[in-house]
Amino acid sequence: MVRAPCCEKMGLKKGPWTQEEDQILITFIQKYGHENWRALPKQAGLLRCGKSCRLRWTNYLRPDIKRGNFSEEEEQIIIKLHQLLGNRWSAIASRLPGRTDNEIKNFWHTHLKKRLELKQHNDLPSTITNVSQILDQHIPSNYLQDSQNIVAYHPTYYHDQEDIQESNSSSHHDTQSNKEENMQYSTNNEHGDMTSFNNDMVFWYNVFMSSGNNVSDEIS
DNA sequence: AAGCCAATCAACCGCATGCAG
DNA sequence: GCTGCATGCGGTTGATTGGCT
Repeated sequence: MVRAPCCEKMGLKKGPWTQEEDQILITFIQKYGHENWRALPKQAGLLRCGKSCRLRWTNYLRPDIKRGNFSEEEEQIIIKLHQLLGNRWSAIASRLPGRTDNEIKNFWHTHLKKRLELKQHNDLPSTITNVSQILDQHIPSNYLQDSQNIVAYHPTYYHDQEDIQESNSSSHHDTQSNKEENMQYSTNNEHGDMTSFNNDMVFWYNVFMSSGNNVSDEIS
């Protein structure tokens, strides 16, 4: 397959966005939405490629972006989810409302990774370092056969019995990507309400904290 | 005040995946 | 089933900033 050239070398701007470009992008998306990123810059009159516009919007301009420092709770969630999911930043970001995958990735590499490495260096064997240990303690073992079932245990995953039945008969659980989809569905509340977000936060927070092993102690 | 260096983070690149034709 | 386009994702880069000498 021949890849479409990114940011066709002809005359498209690269590098930092100006305030004016930001304003054009915001105004356009507010007015027309972003159904087609590739066509958007042309329609909006921006000399950028669609990819660049999408990135700028999702990582910086979106109105629901939460700027500023990560709270201790957020740090702990990131650490534990990283243990569970690895470098799947978008999956981690979907559990942290207002945070982007890019932001979390940067935060991981600049703060948490170092701290954890340092901690590992001086590791105490008595501490729980594997999230599966924590989950084992607090979630029935039959839920832990794979990550999909962890989601099934999640309080906001199924809204009612109908959902459960539908899910049981669904072939959607066959592939890893579908599992990921389901995990995202469980907590990605972009179109949901803050109560669900809070439930998500409370769920993970409780799992982690009820382990009796304060991560902040581990990594500080 | 100037230069150097490390940390930070916005942005880019290229691969993977989904989907329509 | 195959092809090609659009988008998502994770790794990486490079400009900027702040601290130190």
